[in-house]
Order: sequence, then C-alpha cells, then structure tokens
Amino acid sequence: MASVDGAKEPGAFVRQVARVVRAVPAGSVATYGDVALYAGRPGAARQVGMALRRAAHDEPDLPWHRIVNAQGGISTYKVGAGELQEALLRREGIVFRGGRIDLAAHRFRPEEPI
DNA sequence: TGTATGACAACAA
DNA sequence: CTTGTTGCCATAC
Repeated sequence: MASVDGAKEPGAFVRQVARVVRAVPAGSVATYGDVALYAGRPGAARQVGMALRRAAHDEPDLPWHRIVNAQGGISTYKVGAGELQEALLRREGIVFRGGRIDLAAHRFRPEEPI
C-alpha cells in the first residue's frame, strides 16, 4: 500500500507537501524546510518549492502563501506572486517587519505529527 | 544512466 | 549587513 512512504509513486512528494501545507492554519506560516521535514524528507526544502508550484496548480484552494523561507521572507518564483503572497498573509494577520515575518511569533508548530 | 535545474538552507568571509 | 559557496534532493530531459 502506498501510505506515507510512497517514494515509489511519482509525485508522492508533491502530495505529501500539499498535505502538510493544508495543516498550516491561517495566521501561521511554515518554512520550506519545515514542510520538507513534516513531509518526511528533511533537507528537501528546495523541492518543496517545486512541489508547491505543482500542488497549488492542482489544488487552487491550497494555502501555498503560508510557506516562506527560513529568513521569514518571500521566495518569489514569478513577478507579482510575491506581492500577492504578502497581501494574502497580511489579510490573515501576519505582520511584516522590514520585509520579513517574525517567525518566532508566527511559525507553525504542529501539536501532533502530520 | 547521467546531467541540469530550482518558490531553499546553512555557513564563511 | 551583503555576497559567495556548498549541500541538499525531486524532476525533467
């Protein structure tokens, strides 16, 4: 059975990433590294970005904007997307200071394994 | 099978 | 603070 490992099925990582992202509540953010960790692939932070691009395209409702880099900044992949992401986060109550988010205050902390 | 790419991260200077 | 380097690993070709 596929279950959570699924390293054999193509796109398994993308689905795991999507699952983790859906667990991040409004008003909180998670770093790419965090998502990789919770997705079961610590160190695959870069792949989270690629996975997010696909996952967001596959599921428009996915809160992809809640994922930021380890510096609390926006890692834009397309012109305009960065401003959109910041706007969406502000709408959820996230505070930006010097173009950065205070991760200590907004970082997502799962109370249970994802 | 091997190489290149990329919405990152950690570290050195 | 900034810039450059290295490690990382799923996908694409």
